[in-house]
Amino acid sequence: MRVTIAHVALRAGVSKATVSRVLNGKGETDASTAARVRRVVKELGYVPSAGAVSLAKGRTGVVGVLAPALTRPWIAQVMQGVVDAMESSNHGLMLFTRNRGDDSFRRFAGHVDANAFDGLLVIEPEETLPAVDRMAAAGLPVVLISDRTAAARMPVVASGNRAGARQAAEHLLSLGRRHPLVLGGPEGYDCAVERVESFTEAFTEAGFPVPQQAHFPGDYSGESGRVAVTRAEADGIEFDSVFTHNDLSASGVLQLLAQLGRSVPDDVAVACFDDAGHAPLTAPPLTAVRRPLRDMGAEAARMLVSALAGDGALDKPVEIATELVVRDSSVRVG
Amino acid sequence: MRVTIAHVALRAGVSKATVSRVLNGKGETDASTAARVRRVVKELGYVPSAGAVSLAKGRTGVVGVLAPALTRPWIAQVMQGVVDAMESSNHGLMLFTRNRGDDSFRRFAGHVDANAFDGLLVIEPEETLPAVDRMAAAGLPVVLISDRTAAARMPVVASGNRAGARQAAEHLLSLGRRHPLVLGGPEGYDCAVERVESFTEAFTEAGFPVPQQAHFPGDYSGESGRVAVTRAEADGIEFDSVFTHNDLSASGVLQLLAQLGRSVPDDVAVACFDDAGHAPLTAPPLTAVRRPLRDMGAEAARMLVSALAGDGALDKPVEIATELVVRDSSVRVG
DNA sequence: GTGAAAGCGCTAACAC
DNA sequence: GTGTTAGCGCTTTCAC
Repeated sequence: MRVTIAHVALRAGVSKATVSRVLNGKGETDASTAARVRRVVKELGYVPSAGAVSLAKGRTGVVGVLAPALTRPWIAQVMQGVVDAMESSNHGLMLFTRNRGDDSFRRFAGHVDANAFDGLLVIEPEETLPAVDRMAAAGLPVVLISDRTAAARMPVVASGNRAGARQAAEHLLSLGRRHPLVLGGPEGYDCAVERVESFTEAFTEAGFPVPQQAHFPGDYSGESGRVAVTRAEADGIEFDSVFTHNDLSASGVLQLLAQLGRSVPDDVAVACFDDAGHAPLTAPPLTAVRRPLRDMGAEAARMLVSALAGDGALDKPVEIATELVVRDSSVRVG
Repeated sequence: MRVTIAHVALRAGVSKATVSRVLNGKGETDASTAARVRRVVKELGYVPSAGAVSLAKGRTGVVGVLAPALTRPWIAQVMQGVVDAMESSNHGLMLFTRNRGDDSFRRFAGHVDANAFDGLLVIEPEETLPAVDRMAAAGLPVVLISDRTAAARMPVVASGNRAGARQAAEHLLSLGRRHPLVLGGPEGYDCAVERVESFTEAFTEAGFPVPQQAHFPGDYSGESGRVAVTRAEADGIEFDSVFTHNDLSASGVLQLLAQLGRSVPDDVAVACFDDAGHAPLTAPPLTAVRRPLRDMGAEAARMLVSALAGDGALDKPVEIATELVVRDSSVRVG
């Protein structure tokens, strides 16, 4: 049988209300009564029932997180930051993914309707943005973690696409590279567009505009990296460097360059975004514009928690700076 | 204002009890009444409050998951399997990690005491096994996902360490490899011990025992892979293959072999466990004993859910077979 | 087949 | 400062 507040009250010789006051620090309580209650609480090992508390308070103490999927390394990084921050604030964390598309989202929406949590964190909403927006409009506190500007009417945490891409470009330029291959992102991904724009802008400013045929489509996969290099070679395009949007596609690039016998970094320098996992583990290790993923997750979590606590006014977008991590794929540092 | 069961009852001209019956399919209800109730439910967009339901039923409809951390790729894979399965059963999923050690676990234990969820999934409990065991003994349904046999008195889902290691060994033997370097795992990790035993056993049976000096300590990190190869070279140990416990350490091995100018797979064949993420993305891609991580997570989740539903008797350990995925790091297949 | 009433375990007014 | 009394929104006997 579960220990309830009634047991504690009985044993401490006070009412349930007093126990509640002591535990929640609400209202004045006599010091000795409080001490006695606390002793009994400890003796009995009493812990308030989360369900009962949330029903009575109208708040669950739980935060929901909606992520596209967990298997992409960058998302796992963000999630860990979120989890750590939530833990610190003693909130529970209900996890949802959109791994199975619409059905996933419907199930998730059901939990929203059931008031299963007090606030929501969304990692890259993508096509669910309108629906999420509606939830926010309906009164659910929401914080977005997204590098896509379309973000809209909700508070959002991002890293700097433009600044980061420029870091990569300037690094390559400083190494004397003049002919980069540039991988794009999937159709409609603002983040990739911004990066490509900023990257090429820097090259143009330096007097080395990137020709159209040096641009290749990408989808963040290793395969898209392989395909881009294969096509560039087949098309006879000369290049001395490659810029991609994540560790994965850059890995694909390295694989193919190795296969073609082109030396990295002597012949071709490779740089990418993210640094979300295996960038240090490729051969050679990848130079990367590190997105502060853990920090982004943690910051978003803190914003949401403080919004729940009523410390409103968090609507200014937060941008956490990227950092260029130079490794052997662009210049020998080992 | 939230729509409650009372609103539905009023509007449908029935009592709250009847609405509840219709929604939960308990007890007989007149077909036309049921239809009317359902119509009103839809009209009003009524969704029962998760908190109220769980307080009344004594069950939360939520399952807890305790993972070491999310950033290790294999764990993210398991988690995705768990999430997908939980979604199918319409359970909520509260996520906890032990990322920050004892403090993390204490916070987690608080949620257990607060009855925040009905059942628990634990991924590699490691040093928390005794504490988890106590929770199980106290009546919390628990399912473990672990390749470490110490598992104990709880239902557990595992993949085959011994069978998997043998697959790798026999593959290398079939390629004519006779002198493997073998990386171990951290002190006290049964899974690594079992794999190493089974791997060397296979070589011994084939008439090629692995000498003591070909064994190196490991900790699943890329660095440990680099160190092992470096030391083997320095010690003048001859080897024609390397076996490691995951993609990461194998990546380290590949990095250093590349640096030493040793060709993979011609000179050295590399094989590893896990296949949890970037094995296909290394240069060359890694041959790996694939652990069925997603499936393990999903199966454990299903076991827990059916235990919660009262379909007891799931105490036999479940082992899901590994599968050897041959890629270019052992023999050219590309 | 359906309604009334009594909880589930807690918090929050409102008295005293 | 502390107790009493209502709820929070459901489910579940127990009558009818």
